[in-house]
Amino acid sequence: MNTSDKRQEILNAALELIAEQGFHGAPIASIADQAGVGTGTIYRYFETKDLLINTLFQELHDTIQARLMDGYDTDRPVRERFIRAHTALLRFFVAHPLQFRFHEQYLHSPYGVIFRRDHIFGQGGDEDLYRMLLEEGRTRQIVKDFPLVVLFALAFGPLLTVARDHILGFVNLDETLLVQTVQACWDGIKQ
Amino acid sequence: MNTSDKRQEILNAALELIAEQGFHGAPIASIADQAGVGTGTIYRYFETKDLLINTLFQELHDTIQARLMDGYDTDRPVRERFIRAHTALLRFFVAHPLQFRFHEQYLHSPYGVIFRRDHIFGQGGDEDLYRMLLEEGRTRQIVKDFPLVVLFALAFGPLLTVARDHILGFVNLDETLLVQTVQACWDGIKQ
Amino acid sequence: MNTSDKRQEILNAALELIAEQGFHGAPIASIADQAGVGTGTIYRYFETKDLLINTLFQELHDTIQARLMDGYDTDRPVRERFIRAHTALLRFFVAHPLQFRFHEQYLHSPYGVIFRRDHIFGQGGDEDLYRMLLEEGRTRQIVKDFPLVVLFALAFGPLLTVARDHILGFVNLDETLLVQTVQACWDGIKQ
Amino acid sequence: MNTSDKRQEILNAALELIAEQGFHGAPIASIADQAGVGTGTIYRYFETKDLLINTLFQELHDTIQARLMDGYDTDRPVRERFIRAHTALLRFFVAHPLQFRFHEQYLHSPYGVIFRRDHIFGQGGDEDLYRMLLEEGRTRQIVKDFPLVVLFALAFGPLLTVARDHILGFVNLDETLLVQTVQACWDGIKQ
DNA sequence: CATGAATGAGGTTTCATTCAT
DNA sequence: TATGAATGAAACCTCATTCAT
Repeated sequence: MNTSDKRQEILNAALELIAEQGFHGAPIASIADQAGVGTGTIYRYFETKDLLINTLFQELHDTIQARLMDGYDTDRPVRERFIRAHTALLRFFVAHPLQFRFHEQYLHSPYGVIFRRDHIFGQGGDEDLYRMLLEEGRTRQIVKDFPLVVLFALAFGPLLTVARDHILGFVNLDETLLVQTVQACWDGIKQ
Repeated sequence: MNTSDKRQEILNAALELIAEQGFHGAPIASIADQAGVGTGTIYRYFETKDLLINTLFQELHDTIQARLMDGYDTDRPVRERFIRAHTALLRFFVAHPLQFRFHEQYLHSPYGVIFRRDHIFGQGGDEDLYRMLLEEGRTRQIVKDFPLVVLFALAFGPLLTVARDHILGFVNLDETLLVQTVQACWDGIKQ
Repeated sequence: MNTSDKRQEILNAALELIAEQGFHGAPIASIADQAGVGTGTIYRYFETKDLLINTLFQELHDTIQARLMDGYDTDRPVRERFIRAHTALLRFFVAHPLQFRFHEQYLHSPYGVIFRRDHIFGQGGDEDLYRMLLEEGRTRQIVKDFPLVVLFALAFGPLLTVARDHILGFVNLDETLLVQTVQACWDGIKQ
Repeated sequence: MNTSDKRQEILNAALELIAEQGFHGAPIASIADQAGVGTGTIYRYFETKDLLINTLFQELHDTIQARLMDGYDTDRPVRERFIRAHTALLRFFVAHPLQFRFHEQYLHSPYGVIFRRDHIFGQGGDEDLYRMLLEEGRTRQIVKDFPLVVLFALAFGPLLTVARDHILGFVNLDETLLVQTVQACWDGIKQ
């Protein structure tokens, strides 16, 4: 196992444990066990446990952003772009339950508040596909004339909630229902 | 301070600390300090810390349910009842930021998974206003023909997300915007 | 329940709990519950928990001594007196398992060391039937010419061990076996 | 100090504290101090405090058993074998007062009840020298025709009591007296 | 006299982090 | 570079004792 593999094993182990057992169920010793490395080794890759967790989230966030950009085409209508991105996002979460569970717990913990604050008030800018999309839609009077933060809430709130309930086994989100759900998200924000 | 006051002080202290600092920021010693009681006293009212937290959530949940039932009138149209309940709920959270922050963290932690599972698969029954409302709307073809769990997600996802962002100061939810947001939630579920 | 009853209830409760669960299983709160009194009440009868336990032992010891003196007749031969007292003692323990279990735990704990030291080096004197009996037997060359402490050990060691094993259900000490056991104790000390 | 040393230091510290002050006088913090290690270190070697104490007893028990087997020769007469083993055992306790005090407290606490139950009703088998010895003696009608448990009581009761009184300084067990005491134990069980 | 709510010191155990190897 | 034994602060919880009622 080379250096880069080890780093990835550690991140995977943390992801799995936090996803399945929450932050309380993921002490460094367990992460090390799960990753197949010594506890001390983790500190060669991450200065503190907090930094490990923040890195894990950041990389997951970047992965998702990249996934959304894939095939994104500014020439298509706003609605089509939204549906396409949102469908991809929901499919990603359905296909990656551990990533979703971690993402959820992180965002709703005090860690997440800091992340969101930085994200919303940071320059953020063009790197955020949804921001562009929704601002454009609002300008063109295709989506509601609400503050961006509210549009985000209307778009993501249902999506993340449905993803969670599917992953927890509370509902079975087959292809049909998945598409209908995304459509319903659009219904919430459209003019 | 009489017995009942002390119990309430402890619940309030736990609520405040967890809301503001997360579960990690609320050790028993801090809760006791904040409540102005000895650590041992907490255990006279709650067998374990887990039980304290679960009780706190349960009582909050009951309070909210009661609030929603207030003025509920089954003779009014489904849409009107939904708007009224959802407005009351959003107003409650906006007016009670600590309660909201606690509620959120609880629901997205492993505690919450258990609560939700019991709630969804338990008989639940009449005590749940939204369940009745949405089932009736679905039967009358006023709301979408989706599984109940998905309808819940469409209704609550945006609401809770907006509430959170308002409380964190990411958006200012004035009366107008609040009403518009509730309306948008309806847009998501309506046929 | 009058004052004297209450005191006795407390002693009984302590006896039962310590006998069945050891010192660790007998917090003041449990003793109070078992006795049907308030925790504070215990401190009206006994200054400290240690004093309660020491009193309990002392009263048990006195009861046993009195029991042994009953029918004791210095005119009978040493052997007969020994057999009679030892039989009575073993019967007492067999009939009072809680008393025995408490007695045993007390004597083998640090409490017991102090009691024994006081007892052996104290004036003790005439009040102790066995002391008189064994000293007389030794003088008359009926029992072995050993220090008194060793004679005590030879006489009581087997008796208490057998009583314990009977009470724990490791052997069934019927009347025949009981008498034979006492005889065997005599075999150990006789000249 | 290597790993194995540290484990032994912890066991020694627990032995000493419990022997001298009883179970109440041996909190983990004191054991750690006495052993010269951090409190957390103890938990690297023993999962719980109970396990530490049980291990301590078990290792002591094994040591004693091994000691008794040393030089044991089934070709010698029963009486000679008994005297030899019992003398070795008494010498061991006299020479190891801490071990004895711990052994005694353990056996007479609720821990000991469990140990004895397992020991008596377990297969026990050949590993137990005394069991073989006494059963053989009983078959050959050299020792009394009593249940094994009673024979054990007659053999060990006096021995352990004498050892205790010697260690507490209530009697001085010199070589002569020691041998005489063992002889008296035999008198108790012999036909 | 009797009570039991309140207390906080002290118990066991966990865990993020360090450091000698 | 990698390790994991060692650490002690801090977590949760218990319990002997006090004291206002």
